[in-house]
Amino acid sequence: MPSPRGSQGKVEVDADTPPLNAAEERAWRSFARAFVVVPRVLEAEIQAAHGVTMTEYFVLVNLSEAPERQLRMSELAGRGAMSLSAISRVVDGLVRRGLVERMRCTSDRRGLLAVLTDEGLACLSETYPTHLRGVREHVVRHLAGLDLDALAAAVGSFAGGGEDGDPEPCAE
Amino acid sequence: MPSPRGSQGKVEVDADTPPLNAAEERAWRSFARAFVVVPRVLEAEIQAAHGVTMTEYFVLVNLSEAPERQLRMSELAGRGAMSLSAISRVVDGLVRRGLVERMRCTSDRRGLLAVLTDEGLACLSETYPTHLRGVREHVVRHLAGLDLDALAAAVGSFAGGGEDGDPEPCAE
DNA sequence: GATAGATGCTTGCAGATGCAAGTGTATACT
DNA sequence: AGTATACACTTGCATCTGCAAGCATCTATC
Repeated sequence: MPSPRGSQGKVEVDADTPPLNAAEERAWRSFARAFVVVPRVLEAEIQAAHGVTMTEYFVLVNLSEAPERQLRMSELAGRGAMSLSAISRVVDGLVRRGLVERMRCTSDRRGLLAVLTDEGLACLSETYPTHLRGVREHVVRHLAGLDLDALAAAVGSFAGGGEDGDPEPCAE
Repeated sequence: MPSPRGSQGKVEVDADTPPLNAAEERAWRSFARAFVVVPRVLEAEIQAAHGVTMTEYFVLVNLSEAPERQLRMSELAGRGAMSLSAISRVVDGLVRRGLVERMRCTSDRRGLLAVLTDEGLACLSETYPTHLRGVREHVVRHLAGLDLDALAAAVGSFAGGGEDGDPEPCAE
């Protein structure tokens, strides 16, 4: 969000944290707006087209890419930077619709595996084009001409990101 | 979010919407994660330090920059890309705490103005350094070496953005 | 000037999410 | 072994948000 200019007031600033300069301010404001708008737009599109929320789509995609099409709940939560409780309920919904099944993890019986069913994969196949189109249209298209690798490295390191990579999917 | 690879299945793709190439994929994934993580981190920081949510902060900042430190509810909603109902309730909370006052708009008596009080400005002044530090630390710092203007233009045009800008910079 | 429709905002309601507490299982320590 | 602690996940609760309905006010048309 923008920094206050305080039309009537004055604003204290840490000596070691100078305000954003004009270019930084513009960049930050554009990001701030994107943070709000992009997720909402993409969500609305796949929701309208396939009745799937962004979070559900995220779960389906990650399962489809995992070995055996299965992942631990905590692994899903970590990848999505979501809480376990949110993932738990999202998987509930997907299980109710037959897109995912829950299986106890044999190596650690505290754990549960979410397993993508054939129906889940079919659903994903229908939803993917919509999402891809949205991502291209609303995001990737606008990055033309920029150094994508430098950008990915920069944005990927926002907020301490970068430790996630592709850890062990808990091969049962 | 990532695109599915479908470890066992096949995925239909629109002829006119090619999948993301490797660099695009990396860039998109980094953005997707940032969309989730950055707002949450910044929110947690100012929430912990000042008991103010991101949305509340956004309202305070925008009011502080507006002429007369006042704005219409719909104007606030538009700038934040939020619904009127959300803004309405956020302003409720700020009014309860004495940071903002509601005033009927004299020119259109359907409308309400949210007016920043001196307490509100004081609160903003306390909160601003925390937010600034967060923005620098979690976002702006990582953009060093990139072309900020090109980046701002690109990100600012995500999801059809770009019509907002700063209609009136309101530098009174 | 009266009536119909548009507009600005608030409120009821449902869905999503995080936190904290609860349950069951694994691991460490004695 | 036996107990204590840590961990994986689920569930209750509070909060935030958007949508749709409702109310008040403005505007256009007759």
